Amino acid sequence: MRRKVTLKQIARELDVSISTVSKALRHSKEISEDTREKVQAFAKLYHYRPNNIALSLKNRKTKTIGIIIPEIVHHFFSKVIRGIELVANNRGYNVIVGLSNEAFDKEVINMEMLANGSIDGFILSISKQTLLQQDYHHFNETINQGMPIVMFDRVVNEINCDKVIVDDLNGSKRAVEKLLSNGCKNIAIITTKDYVSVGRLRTQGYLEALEEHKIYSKSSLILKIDVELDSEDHLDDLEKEIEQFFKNNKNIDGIFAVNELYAITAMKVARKFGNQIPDDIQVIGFTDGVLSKHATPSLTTVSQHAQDMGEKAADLLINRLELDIDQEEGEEEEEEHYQTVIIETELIERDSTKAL
Amino acid sequence: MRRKVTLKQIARELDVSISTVSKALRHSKEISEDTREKVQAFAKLYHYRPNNIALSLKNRKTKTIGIIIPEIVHHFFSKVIRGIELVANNRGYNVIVGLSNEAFDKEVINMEMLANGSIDGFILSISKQTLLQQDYHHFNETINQGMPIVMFDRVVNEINCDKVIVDDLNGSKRAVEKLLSNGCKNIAIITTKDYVSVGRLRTQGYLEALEEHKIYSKSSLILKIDVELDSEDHLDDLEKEIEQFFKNNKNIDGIFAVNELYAITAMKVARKFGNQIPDDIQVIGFTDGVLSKHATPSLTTVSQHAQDMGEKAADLLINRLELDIDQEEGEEEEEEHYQTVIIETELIERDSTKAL
DNA sequence: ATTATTTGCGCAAACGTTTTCGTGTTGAAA
DNA sequence: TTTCAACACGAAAACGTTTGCGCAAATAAT
Repeated sequence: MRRKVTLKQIARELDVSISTVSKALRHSKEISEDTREKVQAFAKLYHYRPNNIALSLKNRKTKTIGIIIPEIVHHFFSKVIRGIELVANNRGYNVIVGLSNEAFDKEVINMEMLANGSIDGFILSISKQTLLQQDYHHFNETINQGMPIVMFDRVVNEINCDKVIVDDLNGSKRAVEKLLSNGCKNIAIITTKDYVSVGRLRTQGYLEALEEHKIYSKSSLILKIDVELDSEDHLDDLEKEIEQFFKNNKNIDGIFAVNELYAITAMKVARKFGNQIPDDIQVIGFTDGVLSKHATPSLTTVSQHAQDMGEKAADLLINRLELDIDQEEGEEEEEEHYQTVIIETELIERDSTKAL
Repeated sequence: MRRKVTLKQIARELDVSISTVSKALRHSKEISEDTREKVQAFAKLYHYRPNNIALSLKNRKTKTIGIIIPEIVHHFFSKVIRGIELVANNRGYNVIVGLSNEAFDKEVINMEMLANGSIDGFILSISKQTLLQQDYHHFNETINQGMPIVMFDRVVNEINCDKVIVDDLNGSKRAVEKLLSNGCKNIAIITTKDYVSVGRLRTQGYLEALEEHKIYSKSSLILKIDVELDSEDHLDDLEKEIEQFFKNNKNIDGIFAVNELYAITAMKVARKFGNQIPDDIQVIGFTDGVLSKHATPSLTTVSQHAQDMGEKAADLLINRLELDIDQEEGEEEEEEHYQTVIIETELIERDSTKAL
């Protein structure tokens, strides 16, 4: 086992100085062609590669992006990561992943662990608990220390940073409009409580669609699920809640669900109550995951283009990182301007809605 | 924006030396209580945190684990990552993720990028292309440089390292035995080509189960899918191939599929041919993903305990890393002994098989 | 032959830590 | 008073790089 070779070792071996080796390897024309070739040959032979950590320390940047997400076993988030990793890699960055498990504390700990030099910037999506507590000090502190953050999907206005969001409102609106134009008269929505920003926006899209079609929304047709029931462990409870919802609303002929799980479960319950999909009830979900594609019937859904989101977020972050370099001397930061990129959604029509 | 404060800055501010500050913060009793308190107060006030990069350089370890997987948008792999992240975090490590996209080159590049000091060890699952080419030099080189590797799921005997694998053979065997004891007479298998080690093993389990029950396996009942068709983009081709398979084998009454996608698609095709599941055909899959749970009918499947695999892999790696520390001076590595941990599978019975 | 210029290389600082060793000051023991 | 240990702190090296600068030798110009 020969350990990684360093400049110092090459220098000693070839009886030159460390700086000479370094310069020779970086093709400095300060070094004679003779020594240059000798050094390069030796380096190649022993597979010399500069030590990243030493470089990071010297350059005061790590070429690494920190990702903090609430959950990784989730089609949406893993697709976002894939997008991030794709552009990060292409632009010479690595990606380090922290999971908050939807918990405030783990989010904070994870960020603190990474913010001490391990990474150059964050891409993150806020945990539900953080959204609930509305405690965002850790984000602000990170930003104040000069470490840029890009938030995606679950964002919050209070924080000043670049953001990438999905057009939740219009995506939902068009989904509901689709149900309307498909002839639905009693459209229900299964959504989350309002403190989940995306849930709130999707509910709003639902309401706006109805309003523009001069339809009074009925609160009985709006089911707001507690996030506690989201996890795979509480499938039964979720199902029961939706069953009760169906019992209370016998005349539902269209359902808009703000995520895949709600949609799939709703279809299941609807069938249990003897409804045919899409004949009796049409269903549209949100998030284009595996479930939607492979469900029976396959689910019409609002695709979020998760991978695009990841790619965009990574581009935003890296652009800012490399921009910071150029104007490093500028000291007085000339009023940084943050942007919010909106990723358009797309309605993917499948078999849970009628083909007209 | 106040940048991160360093020991040097605290030292200058308090008019003491850097070493004094460092010692004071680490509660060295070499420093007077007076100075200690002064320094600590100042440090707390300015949120001093030691710079990870500097520490990494000094300690020659990064407390970071590199994960290289073929794909992240995949229930199995994301669950493994979750397991790794869980124990890594608990033991004070971070995880950095690289994606090979099943390609040899990206696997190599990713590993080289990380092996130069960024991480202390690898946890990885080999890409299909690498398995096909059987070129494992990059693994051996990494190991030779003293960087430990733990492989999971897709492993290969040629490499000397710790491994975590699923009991593919017995898992499959029991699945097929279940079909047999449920009365199936003509059990088909939908599997991958043999160079995918897990596919080969699962096929072998299928064959052994039949053999032990004195049933002759028929090659016509074995469908080996080309991995090219695995991606979501080739769903149609996959479906067509399975359709053809059904046409050639009208009497199938049981199907064992080596992954979720194959199983789901088989169920779809079976239904298309007018079969009832589980009455006419019973189906068992492999991998307990979201699809299995939410399919209609829900799919009986062999669970791999992916998260356990991740946890175990992380424990193996970190144990080795921290063991290396203790015997660092031992220089002569006393014949390292690598272990292969086998994670037992579990048959999760759902509605695609008959309940006896 | 003397001066000026180029060439080739090494020194040292810097990034932010930790830690060993040395040293000046104090108080107590001789 | 002298001697010595305890105390409180600083200097410096080390981890592996890059890079500006200085300096000697070799070459060129005068």
